[in-house]
Amino acid sequence: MEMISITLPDGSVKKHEKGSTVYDITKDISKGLAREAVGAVVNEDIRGMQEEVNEDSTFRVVKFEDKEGKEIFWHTSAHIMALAVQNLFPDVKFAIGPAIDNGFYYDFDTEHRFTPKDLEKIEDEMKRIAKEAHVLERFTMERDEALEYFKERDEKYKVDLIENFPEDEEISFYKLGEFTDLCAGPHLYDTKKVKAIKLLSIAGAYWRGDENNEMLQRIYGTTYEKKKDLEEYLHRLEEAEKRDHRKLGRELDLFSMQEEGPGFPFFHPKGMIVRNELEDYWKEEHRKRGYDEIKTPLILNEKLWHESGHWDHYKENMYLTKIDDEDYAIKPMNCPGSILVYKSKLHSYRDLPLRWGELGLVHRHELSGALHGLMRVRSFTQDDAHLYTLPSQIKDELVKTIELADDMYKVFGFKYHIELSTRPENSMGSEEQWEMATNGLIEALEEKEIDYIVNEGDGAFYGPKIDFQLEDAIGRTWQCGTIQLDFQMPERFDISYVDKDNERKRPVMIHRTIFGSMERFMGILIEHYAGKFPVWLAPVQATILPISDKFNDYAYELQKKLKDKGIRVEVDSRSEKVGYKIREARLQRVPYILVIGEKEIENNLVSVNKRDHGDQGQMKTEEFVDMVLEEIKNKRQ
RNA sequence: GCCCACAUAGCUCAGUAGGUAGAGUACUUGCAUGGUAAGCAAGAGGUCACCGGUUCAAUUCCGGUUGUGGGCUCCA
Repeated sequence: MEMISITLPDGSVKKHEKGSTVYDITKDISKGLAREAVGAVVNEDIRGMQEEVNEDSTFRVVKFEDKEGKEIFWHTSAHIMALAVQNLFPDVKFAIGPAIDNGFYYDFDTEHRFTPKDLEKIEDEMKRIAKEAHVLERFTMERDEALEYFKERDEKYKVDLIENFPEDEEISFYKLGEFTDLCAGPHLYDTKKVKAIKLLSIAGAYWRGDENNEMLQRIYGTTYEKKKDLEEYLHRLEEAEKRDHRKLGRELDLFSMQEEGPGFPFFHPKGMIVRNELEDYWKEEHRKRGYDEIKTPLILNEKLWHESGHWDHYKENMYLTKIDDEDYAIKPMNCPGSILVYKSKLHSYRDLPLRWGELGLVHRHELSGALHGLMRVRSFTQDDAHLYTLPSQIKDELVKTIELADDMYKVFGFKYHIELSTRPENSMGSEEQWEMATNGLIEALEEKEIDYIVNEGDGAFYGPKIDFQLEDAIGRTWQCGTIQLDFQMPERFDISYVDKDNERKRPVMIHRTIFGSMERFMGILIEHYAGKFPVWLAPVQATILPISDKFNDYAYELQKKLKDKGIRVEVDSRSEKVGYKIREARLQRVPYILVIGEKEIENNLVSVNKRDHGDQGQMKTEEFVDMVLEEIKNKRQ
């Protein structure tokens, strides 16, 4: 192992493995010194003044602002937390403690149950440690030696980790005060840069993420170089909470969850307006692109689910029932229903591709702990469609579907990323079929020149898939659209078309959704807009506020007039001052507020107050109508 | 399902060292009739999630159930 020495301003020499990253080497040319500070890959000795140091020759400076810099910073923070926990709770055993998107966590195993009070104590201890500016020391051991080291200390998780490392690898350690951890690094040079510390929550987590393993206690936290940055981050979290779809769903009276139906959402009148607008848009867009629509039953005979493979692969998630002593199941997916429609008659190759959409209500028994507002429910409507294609049409249809998804997301201004999921362990079909299907998806993605992440083993049991991941208010991503290529169902159900040569052949099936589910999509949409729906989706598009009771009659006349034009209008005729009513309408995120009094009535005017823009002055009623209708037509905002 | 926490008025929350509860807001009524983010007053509203236990007495303490929140696992 080649070591590099860095001579620090005080003359002390620090050794690093060649190519390893140390956090922050900055050159202070004014003092003629190179000193070790924030994050660098070291490739040659640095001593005193090293002005010629640059990207290729010696080191790369990594700053907190860089992704890599944050990782290093938070990784060291995790070690600081571990040391603090060790100081306060000496019996603790350590699992793993990585950096994550907005901070870090460490998994601990201890009899003691951490409480929020403990978090404060740990936080204080961390601050103390950080201030002491401990230097992190890296060293290595042979595998056997390392195993012995952790066995002696009864650190079974570390032992487990090392045992799963490749045989001949040398094991690296980082020592921070009294805490020595198995760790690949890199780390900060010392702890003094960690100035702002906040521990956020305690959670359970399985060792190695496997539910058959023991449950550890995980502490999440985040740290920054400056107090101000931490405060900003916490402020952002608070702001995000304000747009939580569960909170807005209640405040805007869109939907509710009831104890009587955990995971089964109730849609209120206003929520139904949004939902129906979305569905209308969906239907229109699909009609344009050559889709037809079908509707299949919610409850179907159990035999069907045996045939489809759901019984073997999905039974735990299915709700079962009995009719006339026969076993039935409530559908968890729409595909078997669609296939029965396909099978109801003979198809010619000339008919393909068939594109059948179905807004299909499915029920799935999700684990109680997994439920989350509208994002994860037990009954939801998929904006499903099944395409029956000739093998030669697959790629073209996949490309068209990707385009459809992209076009529709654009209307809402969504950013998304795509993930490709490959064959899972418990799945049907031959290796060859899976390879063909997976390659089909990859080809389509490559044709569109789209970047994607690969999730090995995450596909559906009948085929690989690409997923469209959309973000919620706090950056959690949710799978919405999905495109799944399926060679299995057609075979299982023995569906066919009659080809040119009069032979019966097997079509290929594409399962796909764009919104994913109406429920989840609405949840994301509420957070995306923070409740401020664009006019075409807004449950109430305008509220009429008469200045005094005297003008109520006129207000209702005006409401009727606007309603007849197709605008969703409410009248706030309560005996309150304008200011009060404006406030209410603002809180409801109504796009347009129309104030009317004597002046407006006399001249057929409305005083328009626009959401986020305030008082717009007066305009002719007809002018207002045209403006709103135009905005509805254009959808995009 | 697992770990931890929580559950009081429609909503947001206070409270009771064990003696059946309170604010703000929303709601109803009355006064006020108003010009761009909260007028004034009164009234109504609660088996303190549910089931057990301890106790003379439980919303409060203990156990369980259900639900919710944050994670883990799983997923549209």
